[in-house]
Amino acid sequence: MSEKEQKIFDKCRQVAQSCAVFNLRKASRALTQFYETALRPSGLRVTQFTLIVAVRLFGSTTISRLADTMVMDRTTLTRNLKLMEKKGFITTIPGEDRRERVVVLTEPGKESLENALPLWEKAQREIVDALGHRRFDEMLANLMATVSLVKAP
Amino acid sequence: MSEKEQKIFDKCRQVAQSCAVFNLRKASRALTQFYETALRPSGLRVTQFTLIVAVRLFGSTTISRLADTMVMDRTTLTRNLKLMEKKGFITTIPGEDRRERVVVLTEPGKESLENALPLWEKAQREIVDALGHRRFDEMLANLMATVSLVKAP
DNA sequence: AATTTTTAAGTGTATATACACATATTATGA
DNA sequence: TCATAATATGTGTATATACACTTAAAAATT
Repeated sequence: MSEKEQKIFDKCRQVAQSCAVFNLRKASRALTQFYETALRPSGLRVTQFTLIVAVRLFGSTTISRLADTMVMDRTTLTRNLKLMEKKGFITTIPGEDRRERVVVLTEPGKESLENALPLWEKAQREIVDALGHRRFDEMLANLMATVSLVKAP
Repeated sequence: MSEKEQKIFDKCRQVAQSCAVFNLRKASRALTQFYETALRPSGLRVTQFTLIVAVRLFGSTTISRLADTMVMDRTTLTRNLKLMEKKGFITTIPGEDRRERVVVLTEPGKESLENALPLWEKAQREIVDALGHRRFDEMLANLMATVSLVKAP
């Protein structure tokens, strides 16, 4: 290997070992699969579960506000909600401001949430126990810091 | 709110505040956008960049092995590679074992990697500096622990 | 050697994600 | 008030992701 090629190879090692987005995405894939499996009996996907939770917490809210909360592109949210509407978990109604659409949980949506919560708790407990509470809280804090850091500007 | 509804509401708060997959996916979305923007001039998407890095490190390798390394579903990798082949970054050739396909970097692929590396370095430095080295390393370790934890079984 | 099992990869389908652009409605300013 | 700017949302397109199922080839078993 030439000196230049060696340099590039070393940089690649650095990427694999320390790249934030590489490791974060990898962990995201792994953990998503774990929670997807856990939530499957409820009929909710991870994304749908978290969206329902968010709507339950904030109450009926507009798409843009929900997207901002989820740190999700607005158009991504539109597509996700469309699917959830088709499945009957939510509906959207026009707001007072006629440009807005307000997201509302349906009864089936609330029921699915109720079914999913114990499944989530079990999965969550497994992860927390395996990682250790201290480590888990540490990671959570770091993830939140990362989000606000990138979201800030 | 009934007592039961209050209980569900409290659980939802718990999910928002502490759910591993919720916070991990949120951070993943945020950080992905940051790195996508940084890498854009190179013509590589984040996924493509990390895949090229992996192939550069491991040398030509099969799809299954690469998928395992990336903690990525094999069929996901197939689709990602198809795209990268169309764009000319890689090719695949049959292995000695005729069931296997071996992934090989092309010259344009290597060039794109070379262009992307300084862009990655800049983005990475920004994140590490903003989070602080100690915090960053801590997060990295925790992410890796999470991956091996979920991957183990 | 022939049959069965295992392994490597691809396809059909569904969901998740976001950028560029278009449309409709509200707010602002001349 | 009317024209313009700002805001909220939707659509077209491209990429990322994985499950269920299929196909082809190698390995194991009888």
